[in-house]
Amino acid sequence: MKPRSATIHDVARVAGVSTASVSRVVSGDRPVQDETAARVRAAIEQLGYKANLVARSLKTRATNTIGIVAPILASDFFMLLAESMDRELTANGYSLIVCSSTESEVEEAKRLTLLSDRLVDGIVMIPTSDHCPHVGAIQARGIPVVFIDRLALDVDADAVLVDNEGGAREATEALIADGFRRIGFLGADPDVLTARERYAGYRAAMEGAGLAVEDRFTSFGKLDHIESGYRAMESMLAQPGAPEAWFIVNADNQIGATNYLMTAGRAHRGRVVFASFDEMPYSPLLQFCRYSVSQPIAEMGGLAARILLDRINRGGAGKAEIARLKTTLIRH
Amino acid sequence: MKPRSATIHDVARVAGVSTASVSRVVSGDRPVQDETAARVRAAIEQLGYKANLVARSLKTRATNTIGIVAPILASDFFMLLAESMDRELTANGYSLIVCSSTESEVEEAKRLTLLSDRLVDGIVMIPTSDHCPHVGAIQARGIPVVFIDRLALDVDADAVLVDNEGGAREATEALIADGFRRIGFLGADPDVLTARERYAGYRAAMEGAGLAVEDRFTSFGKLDHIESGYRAMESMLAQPGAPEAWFIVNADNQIGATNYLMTAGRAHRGRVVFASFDEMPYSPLLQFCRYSVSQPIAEMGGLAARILLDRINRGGAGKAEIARLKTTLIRH
DNA sequence: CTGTTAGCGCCTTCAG
DNA sequence: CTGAAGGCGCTAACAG
Repeated sequence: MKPRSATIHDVARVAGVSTASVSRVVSGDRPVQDETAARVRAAIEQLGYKANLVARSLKTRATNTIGIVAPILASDFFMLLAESMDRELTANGYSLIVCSSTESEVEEAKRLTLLSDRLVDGIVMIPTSDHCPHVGAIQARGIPVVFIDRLALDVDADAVLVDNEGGAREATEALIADGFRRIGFLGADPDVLTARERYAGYRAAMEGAGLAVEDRFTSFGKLDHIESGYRAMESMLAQPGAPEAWFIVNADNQIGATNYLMTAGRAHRGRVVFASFDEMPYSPLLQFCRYSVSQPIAEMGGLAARILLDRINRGGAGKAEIARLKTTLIRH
Repeated sequence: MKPRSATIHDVARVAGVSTASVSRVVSGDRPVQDETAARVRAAIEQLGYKANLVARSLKTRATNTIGIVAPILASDFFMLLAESMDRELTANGYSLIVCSSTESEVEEAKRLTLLSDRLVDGIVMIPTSDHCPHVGAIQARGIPVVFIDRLALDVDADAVLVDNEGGAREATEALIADGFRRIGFLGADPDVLTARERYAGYRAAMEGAGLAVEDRFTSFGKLDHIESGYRAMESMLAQPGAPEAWFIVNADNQIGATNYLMTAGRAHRGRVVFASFDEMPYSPLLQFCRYSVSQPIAEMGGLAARILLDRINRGGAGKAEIARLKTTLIRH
């Protein structure tokens, strides 16, 4: 059942050379005479030899493995990210280990140490909150970390973010240009910098147009929960004099809010308009959403992967770099 | 930059014991005297010792790692699967390596050999097509493989599927009960067993009610492409006498079809009704879709993980088992 | 260009 | 219950 496969020794014996020569042929590092190389290759073929990557890793101290940890795997944002990272990493001989922090700082810490125990060569993470005290220990172990989508304030590391403030401002301004004077904000999660930046962009647009931000119509809640968007929309629309136009912080909250309007809140339909962060394949199909702010998710993943590989190759040197990518406003 | 961390030798020296004792304390396998154990633990604490998992794997021939390969990572189905597998695997000390086969049999073969070269302890896969000749080689290397969602015909392996035929039949019957006499089928991908089974269920419902299956209104296309659903809907509705009711093979095709009706095909709105496989968070928000067939995706992932771990623990013995989970019909 | 020789860090008999 | 010793499969000096 467990066929112990051929080793480099077997190949060396069959080819009548030393293990070092076999290793050289396999890795292609150093020059080997054509004829011996041919003998080695023949032996490899004959025995069906495959290098044992675990043994190699033990020796080289590199696993060619990258870890990624995110609050939730089952989100549109994460899966597009995973896809683009997979593409970039596979092309460079790396594999991707995924972990969910299940939105818990404790679990997040566990996953990070698990990954570093596995000796991954680098880590990409979407932090659960603004504070990641445990990341320092990972970096101290010599494993580079790149943040994506969100930033931890207490850590010095590379990051790939988007211009959250600019994107939110642009979308809010579009609503204003359409004639809306009163606009609410849905999903101002105070624990996540990304949400705070989007809120700041919304405020900037409102104030720039001389419009009032009504605290009654700013809802707080969890960023990654559909349920949260549903509840927020429900309670805000229950208030007298609720606005018609809303800026929504992300796709999950938009799904929740839309869901409310399609079911229990259907009485409010017909006079509600959204602008929302995140453009997804199904975005054009949702009602109410006039504008969405599209993030270049694939670029973000590719860039994060490249930054990480770069840092790995440079041995971790160089100071942290924060990339801000532009968003695109889409009108439906 | 690369702080070579403490090894089992360092711990042994500090604690004044042998490396064997340290190993025993760490693994908890064999009994160790309380006092020496305490000294070892103190030394571990002091040095911040972490076992090198790569070295352990080399010795034990187990990496505590599971690979998963799917045609596309960026799909709701895959991500829900990954999430549930991650949950089950993490609880058992395993990590998940993800790979995309990018819907290509050639790439699929590459990913499989990559995973087996990495000495993963098991593999879960959604095959790209019905034929996976390369899987046999993986199994021959002693690595168990579990199929999920789709089956490869030429391989003997465990599989976790749903009752595709029953689910499709039930949904089609619901449309019939609503009074529709003519129902089209969207997305009969001939290369994938899962799609063929859904088509068979649709046919069974139609024939059971004495209704005609009109080949003109059965569309073929790729299962995982939104674009495919769009094109199919477009060309079918362009034909004279197109039916009002449609069964759609999965979520991606439904998004595509809906998209067509929201844009270029808006003239056809108002007299089109769908029943579709797959229930997603945004499903209740899509128009036209009256019924959806919900798959127990989380259960599928958890079950696949458990079957795999089971087989790993049993050393691969036992004959292949195919699980068929029930679907649930949802009315919107 | 090629072979010999040490380990990488850990587990695991086998003696004591 | 504990220590000594060998080896998992590979790479990287170092000699030749």
